[in-house]
Amino acid sequence: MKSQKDTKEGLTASRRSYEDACGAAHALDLVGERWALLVMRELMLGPKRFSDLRADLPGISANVLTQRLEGLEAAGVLIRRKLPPPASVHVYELTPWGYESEPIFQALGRWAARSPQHDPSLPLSAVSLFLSFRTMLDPHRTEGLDARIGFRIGAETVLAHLAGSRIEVGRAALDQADVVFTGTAPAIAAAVYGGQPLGILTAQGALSLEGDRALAERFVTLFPLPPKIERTA
Amino acid sequence: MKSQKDTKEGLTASRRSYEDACGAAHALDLVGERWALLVMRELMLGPKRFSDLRADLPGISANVLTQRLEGLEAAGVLIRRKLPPPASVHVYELTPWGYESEPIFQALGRWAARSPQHDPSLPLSAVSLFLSFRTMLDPHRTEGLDARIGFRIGAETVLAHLAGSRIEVGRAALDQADVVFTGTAPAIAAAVYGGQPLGILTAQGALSLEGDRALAERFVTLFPLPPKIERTA
DNA sequence: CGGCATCCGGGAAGATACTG
DNA sequence: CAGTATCTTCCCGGATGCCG
Repeated sequence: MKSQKDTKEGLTASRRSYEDACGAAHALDLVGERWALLVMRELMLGPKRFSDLRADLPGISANVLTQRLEGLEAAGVLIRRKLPPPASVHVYELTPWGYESEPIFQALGRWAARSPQHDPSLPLSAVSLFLSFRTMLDPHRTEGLDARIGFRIGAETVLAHLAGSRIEVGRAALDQADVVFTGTAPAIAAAVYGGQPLGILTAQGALSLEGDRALAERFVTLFPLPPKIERTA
Repeated sequence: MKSQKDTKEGLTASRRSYEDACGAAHALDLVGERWALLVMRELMLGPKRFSDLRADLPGISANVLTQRLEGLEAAGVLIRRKLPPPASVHVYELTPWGYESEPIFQALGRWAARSPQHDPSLPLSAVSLFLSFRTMLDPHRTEGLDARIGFRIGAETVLAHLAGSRIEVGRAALDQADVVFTGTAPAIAAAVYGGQPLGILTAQGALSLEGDRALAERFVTLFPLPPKIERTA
């Protein structure tokens, strides 16, 4: 039985499957293993390198990350690609279908936000923060708003464009930003979700502003959290 | 260290966590273990007994089911309850918050439906079938429709009420049904999603109709599948 | 240095048998 | 019927080491 390595011809036939025609069950066959969805989450704003993924997913080990990347590539969720010269490094990038998985993260996040056990003081990656903006924006609160909010988190710059009760978020230069937040992802999250006053030194590190401060003050009110569930005694 | 069983005071503190403030990550801490989401799926149409869950989740073993039920109860997703006499049996029932997880299944199912590897010929539970109706209904195809479709799958009877481009699905008596499908869940799925003609004996078993046959013919056209992704060579 | 293979310990999942 | 006990198998996570 199983005389040789059965991971031979890329078939991955040995992987445990639920053997269930239900779409959700098949999704779990594809991305239900530990870390798989979080790897995808980290790629939702664009390609990343192996070491970036490791850095942004504290706790994942190199061999598990390798396995997940292989599995997700075999599933058609992402591709491994070599950037053209002069960069010439390998990056992992979601396929168009991989990008279509965002509603999964939104549904999971919206649901878990009501959990009484949710601890917002844990570490938070930059990608998580920006995806949460797409998820939690309250369209009713953006009346007549057309603004560009920039974010600088470490070496990464991201622009959020609010217009017509919608928000677009993506990596971009910050030239056109009306206001720019600079700080760590947890510090920005504390301002948006924790009601932490702007420009205060928090335990999550400093948060600084350049530009239209009134716009920043309004921005942090656009993402209301759902009420926690009451204890089911 | 760990002198005694550390699963003592219901804390379950030993469970692996992603230690991530992201809502989706916390959701995976709660329901990311193998089988957890499928157990929840099976309860989405109402409470079930332990042995019903085992029967509807072929492949799960008794001890894993026990662990998941304990974990989900500790998380506040479901409760274990004793039906009043004369039934006096234990059932597991989602909490109101547990029922709110349905968008997760819809997002997972919609996304995985486009997977090239999805095999619709696998076994399918009755609950999966009815949840798929809620997920896949095309509101544009229900113009001027107000109809009650009944389903009899084994001992279970379920009524789907189509009205105003919406569908409600739940366990109910079939007295008011305009048409009733009787058969196995895979047989009904073959008619709705596989384009299998009605009233034909298929490999999935017989499917029989009572009532408004024309309505049944229309019903099976209301749930279009999304196009499969093209191979990313 | 980035990416991946290998080895190992611990723990979760799976199968089977057994008990109240 | 509703689980528990036990055993085996496999996955996860950490460390090390190879190789471009």
